[in-house]
Amino acid sequence: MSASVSKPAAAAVLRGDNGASHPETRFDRRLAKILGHATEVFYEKGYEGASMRDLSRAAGMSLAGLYYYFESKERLLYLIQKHSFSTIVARLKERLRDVSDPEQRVRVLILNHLDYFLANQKAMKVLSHEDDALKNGFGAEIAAIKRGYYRICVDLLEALKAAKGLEFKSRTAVLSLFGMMNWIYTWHNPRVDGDAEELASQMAAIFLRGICVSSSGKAGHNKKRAAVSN
Amino acid sequence: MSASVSKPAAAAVLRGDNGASHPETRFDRRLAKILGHATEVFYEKGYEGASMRDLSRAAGMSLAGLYYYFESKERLLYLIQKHSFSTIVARLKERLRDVSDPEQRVRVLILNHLDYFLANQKAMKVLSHEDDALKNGFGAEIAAIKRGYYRICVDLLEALKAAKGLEFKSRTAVLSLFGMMNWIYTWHNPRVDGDAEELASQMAAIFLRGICVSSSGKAGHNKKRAAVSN
DNA sequence: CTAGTATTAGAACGAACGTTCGATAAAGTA
DNA sequence: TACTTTATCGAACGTTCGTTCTAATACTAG
Repeated sequence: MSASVSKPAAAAVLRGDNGASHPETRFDRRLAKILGHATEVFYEKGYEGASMRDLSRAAGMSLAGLYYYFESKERLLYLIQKHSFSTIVARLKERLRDVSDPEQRVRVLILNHLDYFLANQKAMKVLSHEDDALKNGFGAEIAAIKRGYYRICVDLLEALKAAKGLEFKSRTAVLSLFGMMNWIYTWHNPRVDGDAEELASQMAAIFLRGICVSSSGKAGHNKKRAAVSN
Repeated sequence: MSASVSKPAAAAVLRGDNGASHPETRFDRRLAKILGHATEVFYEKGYEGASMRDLSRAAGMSLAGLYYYFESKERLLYLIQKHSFSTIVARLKERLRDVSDPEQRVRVLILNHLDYFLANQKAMKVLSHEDDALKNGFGAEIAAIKRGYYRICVDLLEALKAAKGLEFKSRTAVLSLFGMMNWIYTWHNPRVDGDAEELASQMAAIFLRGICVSSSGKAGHNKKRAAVSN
């Protein structure tokens, strides 16, 4: 919009999202702290329900002071979402480098997702829950990252399908899997549900066994096949 | 709270939630219409994001006029959620009466959930998405209905487990299933994903095959078992 | 038509909202 | 030391929020 930015905003814009020069300026560290506190507030009250005054209180900072670090509430949510999403995608790509077996690659996807999800549960709720809160430009960029993540997962499943000669609808399967995983923020209790690894193996068991069927036409009334076991 | 209610509120209170006398008074019909329009607005903007002025515009009514039908925005959300949730539970109980086979009963659960979910997608998003927006009294009552629904589903799975001698964690299984189903509102496109019956059979296939395993100890590293097929 | 009740709307309430401004303090540089 | 930049704040801006008051309409029974 406006051509020239005022003095404080200039710093923010320069380091904007691709912190080039030093990886850790004082500004970046403080901003990261603020994002952390804001995430907590969004987690508890939702994006619309959280006021800038709530956020300033959580950050131990004056209301006006916040605006030195970002220019609007919407941009703040954008920063939180972009960081979470980019990280989870980057980690997945990294972990996939070492694994070549198609089924194991799907397991890696599930474990990576749950690992990050449970370690950053509050941020991930904000990401899942407020995924259409951003308008226009901001929203489009996050949506693009999401589409990229989705594509990776579909490709993983397609590879598994090809390797094992399976037959299922990738779209439904991937989105069902995401549903299983993303819904966790509504119920997970670490004391009764265990850690990410445990949950990941349970969900992987359900999902992988569930999609492992070769050629059956319409899934309509499939034969009752009890306890295959081993 | 207050002992005596003013004249208009008296009518609202009398018919409150258990419309006794006539099943269809003019008041009830109008209220139902308003709830429908409000559902649409909540669906698009979220509970906090939707203003009473938005709701009045959608209902084709003045702002003040709305308050003749309910006493607060929170109570409006409560009415929407209670109606949706009660209906889905009632229909499930009804459908379960005719089915005795444990596996088929789980299929009925899935089909019933998706049936109502897709037919009332907007209301169900509002129910899923804003499930912690209600405070204290209102929230507690909705939470109680939800717990009842959850219990029914756990019992269905326990029955299946007993009948087939399966071994899996009911809690994780049920909540994973809910995740698969409740996430749908974020992605369902009737033109590419088909209707409730089709989706229900796909999800039932994944889920039922997924949990059908008898005795395997910790799910940790289970043996890679390729394409069992038939 | 009249009386009385059910329904609607205009205007306003105080509170809270996101954001901005100008001044000020703290930190860094010469 | 003096000067510049970075960081923070109190106070206020105009707008929108949920809700309420009061009066005016529509409707129905007599």
